[in-house]
Amino acid sequence: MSNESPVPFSTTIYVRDHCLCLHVQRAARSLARLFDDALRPVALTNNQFSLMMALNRPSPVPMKPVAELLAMDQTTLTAALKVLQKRGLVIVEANPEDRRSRLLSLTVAGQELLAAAVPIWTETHAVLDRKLNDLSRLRQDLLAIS
Amino acid sequence: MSNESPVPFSTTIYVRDHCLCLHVQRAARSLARLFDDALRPVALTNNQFSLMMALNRPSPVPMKPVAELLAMDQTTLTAALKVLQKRGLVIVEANPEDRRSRLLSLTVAGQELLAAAVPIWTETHAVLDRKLNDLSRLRQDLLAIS
DNA sequence: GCATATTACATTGATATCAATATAATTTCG
DNA sequence: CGAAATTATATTGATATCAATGTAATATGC
Repeated sequence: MSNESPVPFSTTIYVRDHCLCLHVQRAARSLARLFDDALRPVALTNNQFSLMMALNRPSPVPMKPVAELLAMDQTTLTAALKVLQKRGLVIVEANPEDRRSRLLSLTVAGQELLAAAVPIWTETHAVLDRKLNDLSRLRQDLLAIS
Repeated sequence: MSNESPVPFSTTIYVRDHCLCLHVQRAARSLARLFDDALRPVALTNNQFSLMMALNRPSPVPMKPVAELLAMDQTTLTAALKVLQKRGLVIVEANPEDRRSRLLSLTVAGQELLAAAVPIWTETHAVLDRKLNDLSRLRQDLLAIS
C-alpha cells in the first residue's frame, strides 16, 4: 500500500489556513466580483475603474508610473489600455519629450463615465466599510505587501 | 475653458489612498509574482499550487467545494484543471454517486510535484513572514472579505 | 562623439478570470 | 410518479495577467 500522499493532509490544512498568498488571492477575487457587479451599469470592471481613476490627473502621465501605481506588469497595462482606447475613453499619444514614451489621458467621454462611476464606488465602498472592522488597518497591512 | 475634469483630482487621490479593492488587487498581483517566481523551479504558479494543495486529501473531492475554498468561479476551476490534467498531475473522474459531479484527486506524479513544492512555499512564506508585522491579523482581516 | 547599457513600450503565447449560456442529472413537491 | 426547480459542471467569448522577447530611443562612460 504505497498510495499514501507524500504531503500529509495536516500540511494541506496548515497551508489552507496560513498561506497569505491564497488568502489575498481569494479576497482579490471576491472584491473584484463585488465591484465588477456594482460597476456593471457603467460597463466598467474594477480594474478599468482603477486604471481610469489613475489617469484622471491635471496632465497626461507616461505608462511606467501608472503600471507602478497599480502594481501591474507593463504588458498588462498595454493590453488594458487597448480596450479603453477602442471605447474612446482614453487617449494614448506620443510624448514629445521622450519618443520611447506614451502619454495617457482620459477623453471627455472617459471623464464623464468616470464621473458616473464614482458614486457607485462610494456607495459600494461604504457598504464594505460598514461590514469590516478596521479598514484602515487592513489597508496599511496590504500596503506593506505591494 | 471647459476642459476641467468632472472628477476632481482630489477624488483621484482619495480613491487611490482608500480603495480597498485597489489595495487588495495590488497586493494580489505582487504576491502572485513573488510565489510564481519562487515556484518556477517546479513549474507551478501560485494558483496551481493552491489548487493542487486543495486536492491533496484523503479522498477525492467534487469541484464545488474546491471552487468555494478558493473563492473561485467554477468555470475558472474547470479551465485550471484542464492544464493540470494535461500535465498528468490531477485526475478528473466521474462520481458514481452523482453523475453530474466530478471527483478530483492528485496523481502520484502530482503528489510528488506537490511534495517538491512545499519546501519552496515554506521558505517563501517564511521570508514574507519576517517582512510583515502581524501576519495573523492580516489574514483574519482578509478572511472577513471572502 | 560613439559604443554600450539602460529605459519605455509592444507583441506573442500561455494561463486566469468571470458572465452568459447550455446540458444533464438529481431533488422537490404536488 | 412526474413536472418543475435546483444542482453540478462545460463551453464560449471577453478581459486580465505575466514571461519571453523584440524594437526603438535615451543615457552613460570612455
